[in-house]
Amino acid sequence: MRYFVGELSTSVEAACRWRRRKEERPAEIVSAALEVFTDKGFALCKLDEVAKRAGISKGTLYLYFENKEALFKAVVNKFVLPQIEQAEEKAALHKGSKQVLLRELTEQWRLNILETGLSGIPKIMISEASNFPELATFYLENVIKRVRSFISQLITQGVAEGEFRQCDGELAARAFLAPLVFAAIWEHSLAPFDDDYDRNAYINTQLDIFIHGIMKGKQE
Amino acid sequence: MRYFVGELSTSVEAACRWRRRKEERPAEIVSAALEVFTDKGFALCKLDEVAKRAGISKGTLYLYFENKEALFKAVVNKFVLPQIEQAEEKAALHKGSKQVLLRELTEQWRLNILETGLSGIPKIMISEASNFPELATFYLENVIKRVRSFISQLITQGVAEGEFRQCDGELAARAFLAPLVFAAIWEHSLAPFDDDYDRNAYINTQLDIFIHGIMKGKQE
Amino acid sequence: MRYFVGELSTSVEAACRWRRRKEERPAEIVSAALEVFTDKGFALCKLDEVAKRAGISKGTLYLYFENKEALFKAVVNKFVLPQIEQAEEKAALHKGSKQVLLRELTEQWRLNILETGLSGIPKIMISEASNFPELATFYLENVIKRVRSFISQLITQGVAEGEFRQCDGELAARAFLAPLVFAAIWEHSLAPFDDDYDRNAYINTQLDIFIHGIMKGKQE
Amino acid sequence: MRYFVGELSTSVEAACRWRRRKEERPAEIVSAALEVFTDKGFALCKLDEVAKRAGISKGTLYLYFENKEALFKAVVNKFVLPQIEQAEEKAALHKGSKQVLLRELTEQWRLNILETGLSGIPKIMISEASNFPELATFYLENVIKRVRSFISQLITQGVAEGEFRQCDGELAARAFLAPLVFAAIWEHSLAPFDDDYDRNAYINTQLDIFIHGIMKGKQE
DNA sequence: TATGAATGAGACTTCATTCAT
DNA sequence: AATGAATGAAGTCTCATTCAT
Repeated sequence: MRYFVGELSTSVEAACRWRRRKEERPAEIVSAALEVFTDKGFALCKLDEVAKRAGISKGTLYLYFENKEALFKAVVNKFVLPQIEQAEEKAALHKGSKQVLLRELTEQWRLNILETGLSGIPKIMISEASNFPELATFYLENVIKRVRSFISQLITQGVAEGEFRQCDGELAARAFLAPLVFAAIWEHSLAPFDDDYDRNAYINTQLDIFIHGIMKGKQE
Repeated sequence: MRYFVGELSTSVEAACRWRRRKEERPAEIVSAALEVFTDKGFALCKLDEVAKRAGISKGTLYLYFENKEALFKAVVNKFVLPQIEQAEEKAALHKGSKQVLLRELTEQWRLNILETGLSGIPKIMISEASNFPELATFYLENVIKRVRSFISQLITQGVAEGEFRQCDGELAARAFLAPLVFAAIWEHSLAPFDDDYDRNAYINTQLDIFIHGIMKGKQE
Repeated sequence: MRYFVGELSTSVEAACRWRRRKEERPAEIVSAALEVFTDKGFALCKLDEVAKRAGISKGTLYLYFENKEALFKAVVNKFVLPQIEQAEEKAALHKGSKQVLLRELTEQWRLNILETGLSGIPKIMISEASNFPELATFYLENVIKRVRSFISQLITQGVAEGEFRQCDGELAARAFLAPLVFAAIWEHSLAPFDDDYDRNAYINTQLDIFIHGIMKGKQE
Repeated sequence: MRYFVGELSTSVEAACRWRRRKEERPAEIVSAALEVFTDKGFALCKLDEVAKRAGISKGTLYLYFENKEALFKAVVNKFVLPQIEQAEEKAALHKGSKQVLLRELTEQWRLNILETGLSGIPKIMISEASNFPELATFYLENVIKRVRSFISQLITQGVAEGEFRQCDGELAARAFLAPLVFAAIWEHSLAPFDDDYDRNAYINTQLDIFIHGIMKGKQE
């Protein structure tokens, strides 16, 4: 798998080795680490392999990251926050039907998360949360709750505007988000073995049912 | 965390070591292992700790399980299959509204999985699938597909009987199951840090929205 | 390989299990141990396997032998001393040509040692001498020196009687014995891989050359 | 015991740890391993001790050798083949009396093998052959048969040239070599306990008797 | 800055030995 | 007397981390 996140590439551009500058290194390392953490989990991610994929030596890792845990945190921080900002922005700018907005956010998730290596992040967080309480807290507060919060508002508004049925915004937000997160997790766990799995069909179905489930009028 | 699975308890009752209990040992060990695997994941689960929790010595583990991987497989096998059989039975015996059956199955999941340590199993499988392809395949075929299959049939019947909207049974089954699995995973990852999380409220909301989402008539 | 030493058999006569009496046990165990020590060496000889071959449980071993080392010593003691006595007797009774006696002793070695599992003993002693100094000393004093001593006398007499060339008895005895011992060692090390090896042809050649080498007259 | 093999010394000269010496390491490790394997055999050779004697840490061993078995093979390969080549060369260059050549080869064995730690190699092979069939085969084919082969030719030539009695070259070669190998084995097994043992006297006697034994004419 | 050889704590696993039954 | 479940010390091997170069 190759991840293109922003303008980063984890491939080692051997041709331009000499052009590598100090500023690019951390990003390359973190991208390489994302791959390995995602594939193997925290414990089985060997720094030897991260270094190899980043095209550097193991020792060099320690010039940029204090230890394995710091690298792990960097991975989470680096890739997650920009996504949230983007989503919040989109929501803030949106006018009109909330249903449409939910569809758009779902689409964004599909494009930016599921179809890139970023879906590995939720998988790691789930797997490692109990081993990294501090990180888990950080992630919960700064990622999950933030997203949940504006989804909640959005739904509450939808209810107020008569678009959605009466319901608790927080809980409905959870119900909206859980399947999205699940899709990301699935991608990096059992999907590779699940031949029948069709990411898009699944996402569409979930979204459809959710929308049907909270819309006020009948849509048949 | 304490798990009560059937009548097993992982607490160490034996004041005296050197008690011969060939019969009970495997069950005790597997229960202890479930706890540790669930908390720590495969790699960080130390057999020392499993042994301690099972009230035996490390060496004794190897009288019953060839190695760590075998123990892991035993954990998965032991706790999962009975649950499926129970669910299949319930579905087979059920007559009448499919909606009611889905509610009952959800309730069963809540009681037997979420409120026991068994919710740890999906968490382990998600975390370790890529490291244990063989086990992943087994789990997918013998657990997930089996469940998905009868849920799919059930929904298809519901559609045929005019209870549910027109929809693809397989995909709808995925949409029904994903939030349940997600709840189990959540339980063993971020829920401990997520103070607002109310398991029952969440499950109920998801179920409600799902039912609304696939029911034919308006329920308002 | 099956060893028949005296009247012992290491095979487990399951049919007559009930007839096993306390007196027979040690012999059975020691015979089983000879096999395993010979095959695997001291360290890789697992008492589990010795017990299984002896048809008893591991615990029972400890009723008869204090520990692994004691068992090892028992093996050496049990099988070696009788052979020596037999050889000494033969030499004591012999009259006439020493050359003939050497041929007979060689033949006895071939029959009693090389063609039985007893050839394993020298192999073990060689392999384990440095790990068991006490046993090494015992073996050297009570086995090797005793044999060497009467061979030495025998050769010295041969010299005195004009049958053999002038030579040092001790050294000639070593020269006579070394190839015999070597044959035993070979049997349990590289012979199984040495397809061209023909035990009898080798022994005969060695003996021939030795006899030629110390005989006084020309034999051509 | 100290082994001087080529210019290597196993003594730890480096006062300071953390010296980078990729070049010398493998040789030092292998020399240290020769000592320990020779003393203790394969199973009782602790990598801890090898590391200590080589003046490195246990982990460093694994930078150079995949595992204990690989180290064992390296020991055998490293020390044995050069000796053979040397012997073959000597034989190839030799002109004139075969008897003299046999004496020279024996002398070379005494100097290069018996009086260095290399005599440990035959001891190890004998002790471990049955546990390392692959290595046993390698050793037999590439070491023993090679040596036996040119000794055999040499003797056959001696017979043809009328220097030696009529005899089978292969078998005579075995008869010539066995005592040499035996001497090596003895060195690392019972010789340390055998106070009367005089290596040189023994070797000379064996050689003398062998030469006498195959020479055509009478040498008295 | 970058390297990669070196380290050592710590994990899994084995097996001689013990002892309740 | 016999068993075999249980033990725990000890060994091999891994890998995050360090540091001389």
